[in-house]
Formats: sequence, C-alpha cells, structure tokens
Amino acid sequence: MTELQLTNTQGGKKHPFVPRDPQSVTMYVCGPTVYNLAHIGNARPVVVFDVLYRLLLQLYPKVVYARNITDIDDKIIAAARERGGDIQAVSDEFTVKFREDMAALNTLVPTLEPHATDNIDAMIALTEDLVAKDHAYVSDGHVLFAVESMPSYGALSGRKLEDMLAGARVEVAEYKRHPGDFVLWKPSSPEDPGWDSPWGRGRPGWHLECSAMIRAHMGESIDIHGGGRDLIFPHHENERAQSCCAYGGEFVRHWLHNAYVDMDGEKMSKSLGNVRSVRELLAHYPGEVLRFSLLSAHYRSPLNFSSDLLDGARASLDTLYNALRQHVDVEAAEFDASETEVFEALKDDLNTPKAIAALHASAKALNKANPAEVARAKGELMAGAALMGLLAHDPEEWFTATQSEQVSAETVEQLIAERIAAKAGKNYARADEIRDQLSSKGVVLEDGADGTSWRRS
RNA sequence: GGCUCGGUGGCAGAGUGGUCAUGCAGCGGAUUGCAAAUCCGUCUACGCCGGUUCGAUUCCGACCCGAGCCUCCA
Repeated sequence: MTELQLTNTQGGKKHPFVPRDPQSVTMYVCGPTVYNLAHIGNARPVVVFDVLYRLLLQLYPKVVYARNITDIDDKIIAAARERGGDIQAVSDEFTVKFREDMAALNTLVPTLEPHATDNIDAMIALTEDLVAKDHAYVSDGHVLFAVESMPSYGALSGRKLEDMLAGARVEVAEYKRHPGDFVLWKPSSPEDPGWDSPWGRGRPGWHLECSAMIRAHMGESIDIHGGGRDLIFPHHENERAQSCCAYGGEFVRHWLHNAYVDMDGEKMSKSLGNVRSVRELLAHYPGEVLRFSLLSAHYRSPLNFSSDLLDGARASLDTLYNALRQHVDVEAAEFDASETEVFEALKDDLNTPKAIAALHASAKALNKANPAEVARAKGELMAGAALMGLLAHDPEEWFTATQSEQVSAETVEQLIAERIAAKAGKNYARADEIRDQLSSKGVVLEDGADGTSWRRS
C-alpha cells in the first residue's frame, strides 16, 4: 500500500503527506463570503476537498475539517445596502443557500464551520500580538501588517517583494509604509458594522479572519490548508505572514490549491456574463452530475465547464448506475474501501480521473460477473464510489426520477404491461408503436432477460 | 514588466524513457422479433525545432501558442 501523496503549493512538489499527529488530522478550507449564490467555480474546492476529507477519514482515526463562513466583508455590506436590508439578513440567507447547494452536491458537512463574526475577539488578539511584535503598525485609524518585517514574505506564492512592486497597478494608500502592507483592522464609519477595539470601532481585514479562526479552533499549526488557486496571493500569503509572525512555528504543513473552472474556454466573470450558479444548474442537472463533472479533471488542472461536459458526466453515471441496476436483487458484499483501485488513485495526489476510470473498470467487472461473483463486484464498485461521494442514489430512482413530468410512472408501467402482452401475441407493430410513443416523451424502454425496465432520457 | 502553470487522438481527460488509460462519439461483431442496455474487437495522439539516449509523447534547451496570478475573486 502506498502512502498519501499531495502536491504542496509551497515548493510546488508532490510529496508524502505526514500529519503532525496521525491520531488527529486537521484541514482548513476557505469557505464562502456569503453575499450571493455560490457559482460552479465556488463549488469546485468544496467538492475536491470533500473527496480529500473522505480519503483522510479512511486513512486516519480522526479528522478535523473546518470550512469558515465569512459573514463580515465589504461585499456583504454593499449587497445589504443595495437591497436595503441589513447585513445579517444577507449573510444568513446566503449561508443557508450555500449549505443547501453543497448538500445537493453530496458533500459532507465539515466538522467545524466557524463564522467570522463569532471570532472577532480572536482577530483583535492576533492583531495585538502582531503590533506588540512590531510586525504591524497603526496608521490613520488602520492597523497594517508590515510586509518588510517578515524576511520570508512571498515564500508561498513564490514572489519577491521587489517583483511585486514592478507590477503594482493600484494606487498606494498614503497611510501605508510599504505598498505591499495589508490591512488587519480598518475603521468603520457609524453606519458601517463595527466592533470596539484598541484602535477604535472597526472591522477586520479579510486575511485576518482565517488566521484568527484557525488559531482559535484548531491551534497554531494545521496539517492542510486549501482553497482555490486565486487565494494563493494575496490571501494565503498574508495568512501565513500573520500567523507565522504572531506565534511562529509551522503554520501549515501542506498547502493545496485547485485550479479554476472555465466556462466554454473563458474565465468565469461577471463582466463576461458567464457565471453559472450551482442553484441554476441544479434546476437542469442532478447534483451528482455536477459533482462528477467537477471531479472529471484533476484538481490542479483548469476544468472547462460546458454542456458537453455535463452530458458526458451524465452518460458516465448512467453506465455506472446501470451496472448496479442489473443487480438490484443481489445485496452488495462488504468491501473495504482501502482495497479499491479508487483508493490507490486518490492517494496519488487525488487523481480523480484515474479513480473514475477505476470505477468504470469495476462496473465492467460487475456487468460480466457470474452469479457467484456479483455480490463482491457490486461491493467493490459501491465502496470505490462512496469514497468519491458518488452513486449515492438508488439506481432505479436514478433512471426514473422525474426531471420533466411529461408522462407519469404509472402510465409508463401501464404501457409496458400492454406492450408485453402485445409482444407475447407477436404483435410487434403495436409493441414498437408503444416504444416510439414513450420515446417521444423522453422514456427509453430496455427489454432485459427478466422483463422490461425503463429510464428517462 | 514580474511570477506560475499548461499544450495528448473528433471531444473530454489520465499516464509513461521501450506492449493497455478511461469516458463520450465512430466503425465491425455477439446478443435482441427489431431496438436499447451489455459484452467482444477496432480506427484516430502526444505543439514546433534541436539535444541526451540503443530508443523520447515522457528528460534537457530554444521557439510558438494558451491560461492564471501580480487588484475583490474558488
């Protein structure tokens, strides 16, 4: 058995994952800023790290998986202002919708889901530590992190302070000592939300939130920190700076970042108008199709999202479910997930495309299995699929669940009965007529050895 | 300008210094009353130019092309 290997963003190399404490592994993934609906790109890290979480649960006795909710942020303030409501209403609404959407993608609920607004004290404490150690300074009501105070600043994202200046396209606020300095705490005007602090009423900077919540809920050092590639700089670089400078030590053992989801070859962005929300997609595709799509490329490669991708995912899932459906009558044997090819593929830096190939191999084996082998083959397929959070539905339901209600299940069953009678009487014209009639309504009939089954196309 | 990461068959997408990815699509066959599903077989590939090597899609170098980050962003 090989060990788990992961690519560490810091250093850019794939190497064995060695947790600080094999009895209790810790993973923190940056969660949503709850100011609008999650789009399919937001869903990628959630699904990818859900697979990693399942894998870790298989490997270690205890896994603490935290995903934060950023519920105080200038974007939320702006959204609340726009709709004339209050901030809490906006963040509550989109927190609930985020959870619903992610549940539809069959992701497990994290161990911890810390909210930024519940951890303001920890953020103030961290800022105080940084000020006390001269890594931060107060200027014009702001508390700023001094990037020059940290020799290794830039080590995660692989950039040097002087290089960053060359490309600076933003005007530098005059209260900054160095253009790269970033805000830990900023002042709030009376109408903005704020909390009392040693520096007056204000609110935390975005980067500070994650550092403080990690320290408060998981300790000063964690095994895995994940998120989307775009978070590497500045968000994670700055988190690293804050935490390392505040209390030293090894903040994060393994940094993991997933690549983007593109839409038809272009980056998803509001200006291009090609942002697709998970909720919108769920109206047209089962959550499992979205999940499968997101896992069809390796997490570090860009994923081009398109209807072809979704249709292909659906076809693949149909194939896998069909194998299970052929053997509904046989109960799957217990199968240790750590004996599957899927497990081996996932341990190699979460090679989900290879794992999916293994799933297809299992399905093929199940299709070909002789009666004595069916239970074991079915168990293997299901164990591998469970590791990826797939094949969670009842196969019969998968094929017959109503997407567009053109014809009821009862009608279908009636017509099938009539058709069987027609076939028995060699009235093939009538049999074909019924099949064509149902086909036009999106129902496909399949004559098997033991009767006729159907599915919606 | 700086820093990253990529370019694999019709499409999607793994992987490897020398016989296999896999899925969808195509083609041939088995099966079927005919289909569908399933099974068997099969075609199409590694951006370009050099180098290393007995041998490179895989290693090295140049080039071309593409994407991302450097600013809120999964």
